[in-house]
Amino acid sequence: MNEQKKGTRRRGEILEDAILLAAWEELSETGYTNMTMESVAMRARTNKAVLYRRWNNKTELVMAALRKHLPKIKNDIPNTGDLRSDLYAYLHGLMEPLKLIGTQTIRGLLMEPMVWRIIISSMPQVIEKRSENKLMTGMMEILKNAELRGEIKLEKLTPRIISLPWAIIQYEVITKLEPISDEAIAEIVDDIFIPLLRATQQ
Amino acid sequence: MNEQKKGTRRRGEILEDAILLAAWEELSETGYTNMTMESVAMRARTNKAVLYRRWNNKTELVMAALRKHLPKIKNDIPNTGDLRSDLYAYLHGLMEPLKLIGTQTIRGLLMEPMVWRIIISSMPQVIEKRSENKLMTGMMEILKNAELRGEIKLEKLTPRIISLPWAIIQYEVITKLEPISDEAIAEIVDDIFIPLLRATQQ
Amino acid sequence: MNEQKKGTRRRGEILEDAILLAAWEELSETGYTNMTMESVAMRARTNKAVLYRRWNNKTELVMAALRKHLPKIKNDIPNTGDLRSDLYAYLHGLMEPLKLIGTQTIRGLLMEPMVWRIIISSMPQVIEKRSENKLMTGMMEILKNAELRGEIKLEKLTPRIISLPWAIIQYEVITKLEPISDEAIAEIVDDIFIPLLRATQQ
Amino acid sequence: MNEQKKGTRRRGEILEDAILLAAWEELSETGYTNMTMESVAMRARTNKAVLYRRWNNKTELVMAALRKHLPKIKNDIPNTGDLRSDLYAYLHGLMEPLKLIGTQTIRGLLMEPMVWRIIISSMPQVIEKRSENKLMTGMMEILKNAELRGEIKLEKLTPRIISLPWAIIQYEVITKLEPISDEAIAEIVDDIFIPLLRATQQ
DNA sequence: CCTTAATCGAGACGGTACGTCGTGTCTTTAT
DNA sequence: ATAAAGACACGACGTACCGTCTCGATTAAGG
Repeated sequence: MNEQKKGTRRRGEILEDAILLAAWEELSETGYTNMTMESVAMRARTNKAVLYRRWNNKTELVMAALRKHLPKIKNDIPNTGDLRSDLYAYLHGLMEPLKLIGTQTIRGLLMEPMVWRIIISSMPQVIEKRSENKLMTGMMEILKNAELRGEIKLEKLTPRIISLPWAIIQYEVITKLEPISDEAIAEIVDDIFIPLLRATQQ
Repeated sequence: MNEQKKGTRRRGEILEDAILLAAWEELSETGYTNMTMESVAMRARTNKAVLYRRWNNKTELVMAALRKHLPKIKNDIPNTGDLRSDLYAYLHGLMEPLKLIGTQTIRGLLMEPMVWRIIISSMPQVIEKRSENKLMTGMMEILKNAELRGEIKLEKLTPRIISLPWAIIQYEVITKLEPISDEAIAEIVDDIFIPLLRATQQ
Repeated sequence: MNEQKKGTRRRGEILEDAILLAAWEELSETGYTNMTMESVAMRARTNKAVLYRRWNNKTELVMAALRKHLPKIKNDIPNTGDLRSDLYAYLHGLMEPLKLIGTQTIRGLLMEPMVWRIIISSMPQVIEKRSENKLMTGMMEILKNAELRGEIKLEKLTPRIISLPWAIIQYEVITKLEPISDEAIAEIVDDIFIPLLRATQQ
Repeated sequence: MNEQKKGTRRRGEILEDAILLAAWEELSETGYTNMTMESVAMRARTNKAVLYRRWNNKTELVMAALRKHLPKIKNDIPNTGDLRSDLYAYLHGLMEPLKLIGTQTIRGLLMEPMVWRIIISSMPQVIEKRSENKLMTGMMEILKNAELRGEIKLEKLTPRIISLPWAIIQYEVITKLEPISDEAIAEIVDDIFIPLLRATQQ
């Protein structure tokens, strides 16, 4: 399919892209364990040494592939002028990538728990490599905007409350092995998070 | 340390227990990847063939070892006559096993994501092999008792709300790689779950 | 095929015979290497411990099986009143067992050189366990009879000459992996051995 | 003893030679059964995978090692101008390799009958893989030379007669497990083969 | 007829070697 | 200088077979 002129030798970014694509495909199709460095190299029509020159080990390669091909989370924080709408938009934005890659692939990836951590840690808006300070910057911004509009008082909110929507989502994705539905997001926002915010404000 | 009379050959359950103990120790000390079938066999003073007669592969052995030695969750559902006290007792009970095995071991285990799923799926009161019907029977009972006392109305509670405490706990354990503190449980109960219940009742 | 009443338990010689038969069959069908103690035990509808109670190891079992089932060499030394006839009869007698078991089985056995020695050493008339003194007693008797008749003088014959026919036969069986033909025997006797005897007598 | 610069990685023929030498040494010292792939790999300071990349199994490795290190039979056919001298020289040449490796090693090798066939089939001058046409080319040449000198008439000799010396030698080596003596060769030539040739010529 | 010692049947156990496979390193040749 | 090709070092996996041991069931033999 990917006919390559013999004699033309790929290098640099072109080669790297081919490798990451191959890794992503292997990962989606066969899962973390069955994906071998050899299989990736073959699929990319290159060899292992080339992979190891770029990434120190299998994990790093997988992380790179996921980072490149896991559909990106929208970086723009919604600001609609209404907390509820912002939350809806933000959480939908978080789920969009998972919806794009489909239930099948999610299961292929998540069945191998090795990938969880990689995926989780590659949602930079939410968790940034365990550095808890920078946690939840996306959600924070939304809440700050809401405070500016007088909807809530931020000081009353603990980190644990702020991260609640994401905790629920992560729990459900892990449990059900599929992207969560719009109704679920609606319930999380309308029946859990906002009521909790209201209760906290008093 | 475990002097064994030579000439007496262990079999059946006794041998199996020795193996599972050895596996659990290896697992705790060196982690999933470094634990080899050979090392387990040697520690149990037996040989690989005996392991493979009982479990088809490393994963199955690890699962068995975890199931046996992961400290068990208390099966008795607290019933103190007060919802808040019940929740405290129940959630503390959930955390107790993790506290017993210690942060070091938790990290050893959880750093190897292969083990996550096994651990998570071996907390039977909470998640029973993804069969969502039986989900949260422990929490359910507590809430039913509270309803009988007139503290809450159960009908207003969705499954998602009922599983909320566990979702938070799981999220935090995964994120922080240690058993969560008593203060955290207090906050989950007093600042999140009970306020949410109250808010839901109206 | 070998229906056995359940509840009747074989022992002693009956059981032993069944085992040796099973071993012989396994040996003929699958060869020395592929024959396992387990397979023999199963075919004899018994178990390994019973085998090891009788024979110390696989080799001994095989030797016993071969000794029992390798068709026996005729023990009677021909005495026709004529050296040439005696030799014909004697050598034919040596080959008869090999002819009986057939080329196919010979190859099955001889392809596994482990069995050579066993077979060779189980032709007691000719070679008795390497004890060279007793070597060639059969041939010796024939030659002695010939001497009594005045056909030859025994004193001129060295052991090497006396064992010559058998050396040739062994060489050819090993080389060709089949019982040697009647023509071969004729040539050995008429074109080699008797001319050599004659030449030696002068 | 075999100091190897670390950092220089052996490959190809050099490595292969080291392996075959290690195999030969293991074989001579400990015999076929006790020689393990692991022990050979260790002695050659490499690992099993390298062995299995070259030879499919233990047998093939042993064959290769024997073929390489079993002292070679002299390829030059003696031509002294005298049949008897030629025969002496030729048969002595055949035995020389066996003498070189010594009785001890011969027994070590031959006690393991697996090795017989390998050894026998690696005496190419004499038996070439059972292809009977090419049989005995060495002996044939000697006899042809003798015919040219008018010592014998080749047409009267059957293949069985021509291979007689080798048959006797093989028989005795197998039986006695040691290289045969010079006296034995003398007897084979002077008391058996030449008299037989003479007898055949008339 | 009943007890007892020996053997059988069944299968687990201890030990060792085999052959495979995957990761990560290194060498050689070609571009 | 880097790509391509592939061998090498290391070490774990899972399998197979030998020979030993355990335990309960059965049977021959003796009191």
